[in-house]
Amino acid sequence: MQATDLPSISRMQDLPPAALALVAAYFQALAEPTRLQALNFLRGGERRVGEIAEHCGCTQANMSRHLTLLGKQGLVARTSRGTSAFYRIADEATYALCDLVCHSVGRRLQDLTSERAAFAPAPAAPAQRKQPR
Amino acid sequence: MQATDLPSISRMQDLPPAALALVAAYFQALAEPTRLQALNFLRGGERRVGEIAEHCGCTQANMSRHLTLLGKQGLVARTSRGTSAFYRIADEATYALCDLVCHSVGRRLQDLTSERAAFAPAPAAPAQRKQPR
DNA sequence: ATCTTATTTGCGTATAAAGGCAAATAAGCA
DNA sequence: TGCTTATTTGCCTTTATACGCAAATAAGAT
Repeated sequence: MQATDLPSISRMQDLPPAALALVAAYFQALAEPTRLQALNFLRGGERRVGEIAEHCGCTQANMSRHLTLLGKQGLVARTSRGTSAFYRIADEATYALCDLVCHSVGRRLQDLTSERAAFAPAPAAPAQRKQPR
Repeated sequence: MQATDLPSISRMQDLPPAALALVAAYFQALAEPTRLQALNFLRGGERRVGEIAEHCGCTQANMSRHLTLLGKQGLVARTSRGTSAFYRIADEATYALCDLVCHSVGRRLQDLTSERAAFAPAPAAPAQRKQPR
C-alpha cells in the first residue's frame, strides 16, 4: 500500500531545495574516512562493533557513534544477538556510489601524478610541490 | 603517456586507508545543500557566480567559496571571460552520483512517510513524532 | 587615470563534527 | 544476585565549516 504522491524520486533536479538537506546529510555520512573504512570492512558481511572498531583502529565508543550515524542515513542496519550488536550494509547503492567516487578520485589522482611527473622528472626530493595544496 | 602503476582505481575496496581521505573529501564537497543546489543549477549549463548565488539565495562571496571548494574536488571547472567567472560541471559522474543518492533518499523518505501514516491516521497535530530525529 | 562591475579573500563568529574518557545500559553467566 | 563482556551515552575539548561583512583584486568602460 503506497502512501503518498512521491513516486520514488530518481533525479536530484526534481528535488525541492528543502529536500536537498536530506541528500546532503546522506553525503555527509560518507564524508569521513573512518566510516568509509568501516563500510569497506562490512562488505565482508555482518560484523560486531568491536571487530569493526579494531579493524579501523579507533575506540569502540567512536565506532558505535559512526555506525549510529550511518544507520540514521539508512546505510547500515543493526541486529543485536546476545550481548553483541551486528552491523551490515543496508543500502545496496553504497557499493555503486563509492565505486563511482573512487573512479573519479582515482582518475584525478592519476592526473595529478602525471602532471607532477611532467614537472619533476626526477622522482626524489619534491622541493617545489605541484599539489593543489 | 601513463605515469604510474595506478590502473584507474575503480573499487573502493582496493583503496588503502590513506586514500579514503580523498574519497571522503569528495563526498564532503557534496555534503552541503547550497552546493547541491548550485550543481543542480549548473545542469542548465555554464553560469556566472552572481547568477548562481542569486538562484541559491546566498551572497556572492559565499557562493564563490562554495564553487572554489567544488573546484578543488574536480566537480566544477572555471573559465573567466571579461570581468565574470563562469562555472560548469566538470565531473560527469556527478549526475549519476546525485541521482543514485536521490533514489536512496527518496525511497527512505517514502518509507518514513508511510510508516508515519501507519502510526498517525489523522494527518494533523503530530503529538508523538515517529521521525528518526 | 578613474569609475564600475564581478569576483575573491581576510577576519571574526557561530555552529557542527570527531575523538577521549568515564559512566550508564544491556545481556548473558557463575 | 553479583560478575563479565559488549555497546552506548554524556560531557568536554579540539578542529573544521559556513556565513556575514568589509576590503582587496581583476577586467572593462568612460
